[in-house]
Amino acid sequence: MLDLKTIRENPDMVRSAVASRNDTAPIDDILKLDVDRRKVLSESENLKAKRNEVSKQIAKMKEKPAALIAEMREVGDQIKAFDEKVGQIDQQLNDLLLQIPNIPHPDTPVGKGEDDNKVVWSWGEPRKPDFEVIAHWDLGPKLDIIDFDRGTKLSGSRFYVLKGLGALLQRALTSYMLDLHIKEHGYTEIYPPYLVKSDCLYGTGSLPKFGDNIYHDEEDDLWLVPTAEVPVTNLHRDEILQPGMLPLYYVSHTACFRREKMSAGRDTRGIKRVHQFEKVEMYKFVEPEKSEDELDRLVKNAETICQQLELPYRVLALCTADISFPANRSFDLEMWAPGSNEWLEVSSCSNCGDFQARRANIRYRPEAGAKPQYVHTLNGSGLALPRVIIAIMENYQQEDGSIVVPDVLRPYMGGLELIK
RNA sequence: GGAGGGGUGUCCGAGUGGUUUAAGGUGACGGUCUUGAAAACCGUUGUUGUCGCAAGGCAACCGCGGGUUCGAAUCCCGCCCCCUCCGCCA
Repeated sequence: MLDLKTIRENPDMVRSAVASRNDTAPIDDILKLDVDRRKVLSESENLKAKRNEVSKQIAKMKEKPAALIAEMREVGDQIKAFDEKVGQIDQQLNDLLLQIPNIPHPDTPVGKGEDDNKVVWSWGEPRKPDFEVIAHWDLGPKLDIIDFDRGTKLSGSRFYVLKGLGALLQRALTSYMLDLHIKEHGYTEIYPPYLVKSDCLYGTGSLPKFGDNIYHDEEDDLWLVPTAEVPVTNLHRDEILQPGMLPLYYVSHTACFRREKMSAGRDTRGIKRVHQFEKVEMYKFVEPEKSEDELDRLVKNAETICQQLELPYRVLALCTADISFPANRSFDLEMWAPGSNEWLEVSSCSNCGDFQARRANIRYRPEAGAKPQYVHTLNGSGLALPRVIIAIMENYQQEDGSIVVPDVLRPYMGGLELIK
């Protein structure tokens, strides 16, 4: 959420920032509501000050004056009417503010769509085998490590079953990634609830605009997490973090659930875009002036995984039209999949500035006695699993269709060297 | 799911309609004293909104939301969370 003061003082800056994201914001409506709100609020507050004063006088009187009390009853009714009006305006204002995306960082390239994302650097040479690489959706069933038919039987399209060494590969990847981030990168592991209240999704910016893509339980009004970012952000919702507590680095491995309604019909084959997948998510709460450096380190942490897995990748600076709603700047990591013949997004690392902190009311005290300030939050996948599994199946594939197990994963797979 | 108890500021804790502008303690910060520290003593110390160039004023906040009243931490109604016991259960 943007600061109302920012909109009040720089409406044109906000307007053009939102436009650069191919989005629109009802700035004029907000400005009008803001003026109305303060007008009605001061009417109410003046009357309350009067009521407080008179009530204090009445308290001291032995004889309670009926006429004065009747007059104050009238004042009370007026206050109630003004407060109702303020409540309505607050609600309208809040509804509008929640729909405005974050303002892009000046270094975010301006663009109109994903074609305007900039490749900023890359690592490793994509392998060019002299045989035809089998796409993972064909190889998975052949090796009996992914069962698409039975996944569909159980739960419908975009569901799958990992079996035997496929399931083991996923488990090995998770453990390996968690261990690296915990032991080498200084993150603390979090195991959060997979079902959360609406408040949590408003906090990250997933609601109100993206509810269509999230599974919702009507009976208890709980939502299945689309990413660990949601529960982890809200760990410190409505808190003031004490001096010395920042930075906080968390890493969380969860299942992620997405309805994929907005991408209906896209990527229907394989495990690239599915309703349920595993992800290891890195998350940081930091001081505002550190967040830009922290974003660089977050990207590096994700890259380390790719490098140790020896999977070639490229890094994209997302353009204004493509960064996510709460982000001011994002870098994506993409691995080349020679069987599927496309780049796979395996990580998205974003700086959200104080956007989520303001929505979720997460503040910190720079030093004892100092005024609380909003923290900055960052999130980045480290990494998203099904796509890394695809990359391994297609990059480590041999001519006979067997898959060489990356070195770093072997200790997690009982020393296994080959999936065949 | 049933019965009972509870939720007050950084924390502990008093407070059942009006000198409560939330007692007292604790923590933190500043000062006096001291070679330095501790102790003692004195002072300061919540959040948000709003008005104001500022100094500062005003308003709201005692789990959350309503209600009663001239006036609510206090009374009434609904909800949430925690604790104890019972039931059920991976």
